Amino acid sequence: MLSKKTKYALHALTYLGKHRDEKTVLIQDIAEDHGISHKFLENILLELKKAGILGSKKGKGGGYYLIKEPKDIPLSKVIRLLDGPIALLPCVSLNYYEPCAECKDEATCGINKVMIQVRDETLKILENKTLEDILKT
Amino acid sequence: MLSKKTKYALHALTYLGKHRDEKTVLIQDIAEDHGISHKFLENILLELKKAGILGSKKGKGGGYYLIKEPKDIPLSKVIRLLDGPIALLPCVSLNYYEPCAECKDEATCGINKVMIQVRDETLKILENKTLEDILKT
DNA sequence: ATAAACCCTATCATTTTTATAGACTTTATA
DNA sequence: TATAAAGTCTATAAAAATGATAGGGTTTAT
Repeated sequence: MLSKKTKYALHALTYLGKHRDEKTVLIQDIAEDHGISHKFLENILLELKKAGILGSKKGKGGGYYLIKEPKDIPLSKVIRLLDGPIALLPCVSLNYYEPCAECKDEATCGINKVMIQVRDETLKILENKTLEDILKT
Repeated sequence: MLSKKTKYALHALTYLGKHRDEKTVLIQDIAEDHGISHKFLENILLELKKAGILGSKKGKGGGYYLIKEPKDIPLSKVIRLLDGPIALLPCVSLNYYEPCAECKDEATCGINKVMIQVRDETLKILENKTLEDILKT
């Protein structure tokens, strides 16, 4: 399951996607619209900004806005950013690799082999579904 | 990522699959082979038993054994049992459905729609990969 | 009778996630 | 140029989930 962080991020991105005609959107507006804590959402939007997905404008009249096309924001990117690895095991993660303590030899581990396949097929899904898919339904 | 519980379960199932010639296998042997806590593993094997995946024999000379064919033990079953939902959001879970608090209307929520698609495609993968795939590599 | 081995429930420790707090900086505008 | 609005940043606290341990109970081969 996705963490609330990622879930909130998706709601925020959706909201921003639906308000692309406006220059900026307030954290407060998104938070209120979904009943999310303003301060919690603040941290999330900041992370999305640092990742190059959102832009922001400070000061009075400021706010957040999408800096990328919805079609260029795949679910995989959002999930990795806020939840970490997409792989089911650390020993098959592309971005967060770590060996598994209970595995004696990765090279001959059947679990490892199968999980690599699962990872690749899962990535195909999550890289192809984008914010655009969420917006167009 | 999978919890350690699920990861250990997969290792235990793999071990049991490799020792199908023996009548029973001791918890202790599996635990030692992978450096897992005996007691923790005990709980896991018990759950696998209650789920109808393993059988056991009590008393001296007892132990655990696979009660199903490896090809009939899909990853989806093991993951659901020990980790819970495969869906990324509670509002699209087939087995553990719950509404999402921050979603005003599921029927018109684009996130919901896309996550249903992700769930279905993910299930296709996890229902088709079985213990057999792990054993044969 | 005894020892081996699984069965069951409760509890504790650790880690991760979720949420909050508050001071700081930037900027529009009256 | 003072003020209020709005994002930035770091720290910490609260809650939940996960991982691990403990110990007594029951079954069974010998």
